[in-house]
Amino acid sequence: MAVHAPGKQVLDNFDDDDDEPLVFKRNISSASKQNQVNAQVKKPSSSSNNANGQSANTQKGNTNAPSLRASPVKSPMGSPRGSASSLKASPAKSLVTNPKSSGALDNQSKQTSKQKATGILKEEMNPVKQENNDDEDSEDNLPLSSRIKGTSIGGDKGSNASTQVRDEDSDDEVPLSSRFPTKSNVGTSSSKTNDSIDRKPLGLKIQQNGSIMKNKQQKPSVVPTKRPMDKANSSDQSSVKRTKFSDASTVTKGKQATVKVEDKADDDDDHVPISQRMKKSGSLDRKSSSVTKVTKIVSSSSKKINKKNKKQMKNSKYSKSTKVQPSSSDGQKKWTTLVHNGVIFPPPYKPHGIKILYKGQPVDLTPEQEEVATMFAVMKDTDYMQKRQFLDNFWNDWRKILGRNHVIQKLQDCDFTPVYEWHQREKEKKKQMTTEEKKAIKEEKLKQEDKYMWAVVDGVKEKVGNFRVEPPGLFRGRGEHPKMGKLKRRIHPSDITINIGKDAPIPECPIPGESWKEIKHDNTVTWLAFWNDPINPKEFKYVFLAPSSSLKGQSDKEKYEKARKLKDYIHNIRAAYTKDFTSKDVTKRQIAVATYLIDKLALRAGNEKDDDEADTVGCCTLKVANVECVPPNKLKFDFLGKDSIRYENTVEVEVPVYKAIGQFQTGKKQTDDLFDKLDTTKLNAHLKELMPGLTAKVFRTYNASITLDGQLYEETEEGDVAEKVVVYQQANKQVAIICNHQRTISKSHSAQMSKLTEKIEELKGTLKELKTDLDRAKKGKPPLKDAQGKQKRNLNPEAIEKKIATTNQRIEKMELAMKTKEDLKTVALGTSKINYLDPRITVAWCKRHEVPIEKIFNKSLLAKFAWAMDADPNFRF
DNA sequence: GACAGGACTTGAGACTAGGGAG
DNA sequence: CTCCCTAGTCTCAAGTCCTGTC
Repeated sequence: MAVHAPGKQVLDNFDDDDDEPLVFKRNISSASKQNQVNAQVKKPSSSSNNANGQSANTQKGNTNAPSLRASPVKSPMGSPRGSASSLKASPAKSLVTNPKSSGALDNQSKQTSKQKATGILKEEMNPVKQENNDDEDSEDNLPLSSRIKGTSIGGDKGSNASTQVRDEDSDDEVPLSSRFPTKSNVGTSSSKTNDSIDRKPLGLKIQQNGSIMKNKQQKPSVVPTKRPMDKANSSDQSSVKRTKFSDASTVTKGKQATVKVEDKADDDDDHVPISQRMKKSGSLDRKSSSVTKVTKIVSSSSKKINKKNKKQMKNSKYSKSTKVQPSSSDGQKKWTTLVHNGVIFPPPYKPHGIKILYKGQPVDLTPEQEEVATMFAVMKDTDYMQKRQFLDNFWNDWRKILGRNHVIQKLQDCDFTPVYEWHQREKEKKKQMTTEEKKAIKEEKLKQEDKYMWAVVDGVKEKVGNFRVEPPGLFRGRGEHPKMGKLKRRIHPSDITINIGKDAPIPECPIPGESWKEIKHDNTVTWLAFWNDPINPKEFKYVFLAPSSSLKGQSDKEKYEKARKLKDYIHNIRAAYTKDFTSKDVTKRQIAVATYLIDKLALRAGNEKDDDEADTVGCCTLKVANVECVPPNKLKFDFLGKDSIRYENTVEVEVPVYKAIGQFQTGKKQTDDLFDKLDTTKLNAHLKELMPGLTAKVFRTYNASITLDGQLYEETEEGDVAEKVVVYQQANKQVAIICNHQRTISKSHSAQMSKLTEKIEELKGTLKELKTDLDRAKKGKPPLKDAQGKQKRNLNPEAIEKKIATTNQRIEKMELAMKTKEDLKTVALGTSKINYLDPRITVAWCKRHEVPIEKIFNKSLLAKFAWAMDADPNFRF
């Protein structure tokens, strides 16, 4: 896409309004997780293993789902069009400045905006080298990567998926610090400013209410608070020091998972440069490696591409385009060469011969029958056992395997205890193994799996994500899933389609006598293999590369770039939907209100669901009963969202929104769709008219990241690393709350809390004693005897005072720990860190505040975010 | 434009290793 | 040295959104 000026300028007034405290709080109360809390009641401490000895997760059930079984109502179509057109027609001409900023800031801000407006990117200000594969991009249609162009391409230390093949180990030796070369702008003021308006996301306002954890009450009090202006701006940034990124030797340059392909690698041609291999193509190709025969071999590489590109070019003006192109200009082409070894299968079932009882009598079962019985037996202490649906589904499937005339006729008459107990014993045995034994087993496993763990993509060795085929088991759907308990049958090679480079040897089928279903050579996709989900045969299970791969990194980066771009459009978008709150056209009004909710509350889009899925909703699928109007202008949301996690939140909304919701509800049944003229397709089509590539989920990323960014800028103060880390965690928590990322309260939570309380009480007792002693000491008397009646040592008042001080400190520390623990008991921080927070914000913050990145990102995240490690310290989302 | 198929991201919970407290 | 807890890792379910076809 051609350079264009973002259209955020038109609406200064709106921005001002926007600054007003429309405050929303997520209220993760214990109740908000009610559905899970109940389920938690008798969680066994034991885990379960499936019949193959592979771990099988126990699933928490959600027994408390609101009984809202609306039959999905199909939404009649309506025109999604309208409101946006005027907006897109007016791309920014003037530059927005924040009226509240200082003049200096204004200038900077203008400058920045202008630079953006002329297509000069932030990245240009960063001497950061872009990863790039962008050089393949046809700039016209590539909104994200094209913006990056112009910067030194491929200048990165091998961070791109270049043909260079590197050695992982040696990379590992490279200290992290070397990845962050000291820059000349260290400690100097950065010209970079945050366009202040953009810094006012919903998220930031949300946190305005203070610590979320104070908001644990059922009824969140909505305290409108004006967000201070961007004090963080230049001053904060001006004295930035370049952090030495400590000694994170784990992080390698640019590309974590980039490893040298060793000569002695499995593939005999691994030592041959890819280019050469390609030449000798055919010969190497399916030369044999597979003794196995394959049903079909299909090649579909990048054919759709040209058509697509032409279309794209035509649409180069964003206002028209509704398409966003992936970064590589080969259109859809994701790779050129791809070599891997296929997938590994779980071991075959080993019968244990333990008999279940039927009406008190032991029953002989065939291995196949026993396997399924064992899957069931080991789930004895899970909540699934209380669920009718689970039992029925299991019985239906097991019965098919038993056969009609089997002695077992009723599930209720079966006693699986012997198998359950056997399983417990096995687990215990495993636990009792010595460290050496465990180690040996682990190594053996590693040895077997090693060849499947890696793929070579365009000459670069990359980690494969889920190379293990899922073992058979009983389906553990979440919430009230209609299919829970069904047998998830074993997957065989004949179920699996392999995708691999044309010139790569076809992976040998690991199970003798069997063969792959199909071999494809489709370089427009990133999967290495897939099979049909046995539970829902219309769906697929894919094998992808690991998150640390450059392919994943690239798309991750694009995701964040898109979200950042939203910043430039958000004001227009907000203005547009605000205007449409009162539109005469119901469809328009619904789109406006839905967009508002998605923006303000970070709701998910809400696709239609089939009857054979759990009954959960998102924005577009909200039912009338899910939203309650609370006068004068509050909305009370209560529904089950993704994973049947309950979303419960009461928020104050703009009056027109409140009224509109009331109108949408009028004349409908509780189970009817609130937005009956809307679905995700229409909503997204509309959003694309406002910004190329915009979809509902971008708002979540945007709000999450901008919240983190703002929080970190506002809240970070001088202090030690630990204090700064707390600031980060708090910011992270805000985001988790916005996104409603919950977790079940750990089993031992209350025990841990009472332990802490006990200790605090003990310390307080000590404190009391010390105070008495102090009084006495001051009067020259000896201390009283302790609880055991022993005489304490005679101390001088100063010493006692010192003791009092340390005891006080300990108490404070413990109370803080307790508070944090309580605070975070239902909040999951990880999800947002992995999926929603632009890692460059974190990296930049770490650099600015000299916090070692390892304090924030674990090894996996460091690998996943390798692409972000060069972020400029002044990076703003 | 509806629908189905397909590909990819997001998500919670189970499992596990290892570090610190007792 | 053992136990407990936590953080990290693994697993796979459940979302989103795109594309092609009719």
